[in-house]
Amino acid sequence: MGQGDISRTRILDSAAAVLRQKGLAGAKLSEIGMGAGMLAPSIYHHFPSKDHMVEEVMMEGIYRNNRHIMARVEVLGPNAAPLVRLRAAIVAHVDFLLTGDDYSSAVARIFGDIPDEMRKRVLAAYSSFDNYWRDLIVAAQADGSASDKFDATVVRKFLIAMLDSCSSWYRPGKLGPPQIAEQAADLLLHGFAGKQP
Amino acid sequence: MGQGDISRTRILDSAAAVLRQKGLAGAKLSEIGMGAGMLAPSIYHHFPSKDHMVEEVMMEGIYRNNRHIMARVEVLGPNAAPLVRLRAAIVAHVDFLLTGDDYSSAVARIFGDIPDEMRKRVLAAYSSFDNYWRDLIVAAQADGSASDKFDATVVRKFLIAMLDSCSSWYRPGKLGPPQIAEQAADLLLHGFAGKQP
DNA sequence: GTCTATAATCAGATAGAC
DNA sequence: GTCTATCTGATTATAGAC
Repeated sequence: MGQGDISRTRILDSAAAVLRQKGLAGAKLSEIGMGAGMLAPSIYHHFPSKDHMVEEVMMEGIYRNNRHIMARVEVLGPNAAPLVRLRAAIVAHVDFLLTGDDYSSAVARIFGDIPDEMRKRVLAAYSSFDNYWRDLIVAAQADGSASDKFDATVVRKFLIAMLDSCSSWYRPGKLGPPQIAEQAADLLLHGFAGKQP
Repeated sequence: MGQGDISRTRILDSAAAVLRQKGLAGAKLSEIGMGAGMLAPSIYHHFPSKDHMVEEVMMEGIYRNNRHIMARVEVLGPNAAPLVRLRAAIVAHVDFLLTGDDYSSAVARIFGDIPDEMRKRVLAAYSSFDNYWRDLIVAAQADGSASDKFDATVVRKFLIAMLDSCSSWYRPGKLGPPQIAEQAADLLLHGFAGKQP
């Protein structure tokens, strides 16, 4: 990155924060500019349109989330059990959302509202992420440690939707991000009715 | 209902369908009117504003979903085990969303985007629904059939987010609504790693 | 690189004929 | 009860000064 990218980054940071909180239609350029210390028209010196800016937030959010989760899984080493890897991914995902990454939370929030053309491109970038989850799920089934009566796609959709939701309802309280993350993993892997130690 | 309510109902039906598919900002009065066989301004003969109309869709969606789930749980009789009741609620919720109720799907879709004032009122109507889920969850824990290491509120949030998501990703295929509903119940109650018969 | 205008667009809402 | 025509307001986007 060059030296002229500081305000550009400030705009993206502000956009991610506003998009996360207000959604796509609710994110006004004036508010995004305000958060970056400038007025709305100045944004156009750095981005050709709101859509271009939003798309960059989406791509960055996917990239960050992807990288964070993979790092937390791969640190376990190549011989870790599939279920252990899957649990690490679940915990990492929740933890990342709740520890305040605006970009990945913005992705979860506005994904359903972006224009079709943009969605195609975002979806393409998202596919590697999606495949990573699919592999974690399928590996656990192949390994015999997870029931193969579940459809892997259905599990993935339910799992991601459940995890993504937490940034919209979580408020700091008696349970912190690590506890929420553990509950998510226990719930998904062993179930509400399960009796674990 | 009086006899003049037919077009009013057609408008609400159309609004629910468009809101479900396009979200709040994407739902134009022109498209909603089109679906009801009239042009946009004619809607104002039946509703004072778009917000009033949207709010009525939300309330109706909550009411329908609530009634449907309660009916499917209460038919089990007062002596059914808490876990059986909870499972019935989960299955009923997914089934209802996927079998095509536009109103309840619209609620799940646009809830995060409605204005604050409206959300307060919608949330008040939603509370009885929320309490019903909470009671199902707490009863299973009190009964000993579900682990009390879970925070009941966290479980409820995760559970509802997971179930609500299905209307956004489900497409008819080899798995129908009943199968998806069963997988949701198995996943939530026994977990992905659980070995059930 | 940011500002002060200002244009262009679009959707919600209103007025009044039929 | 629905239409055509129009108004209003908000928001994205542009022009051009500094």
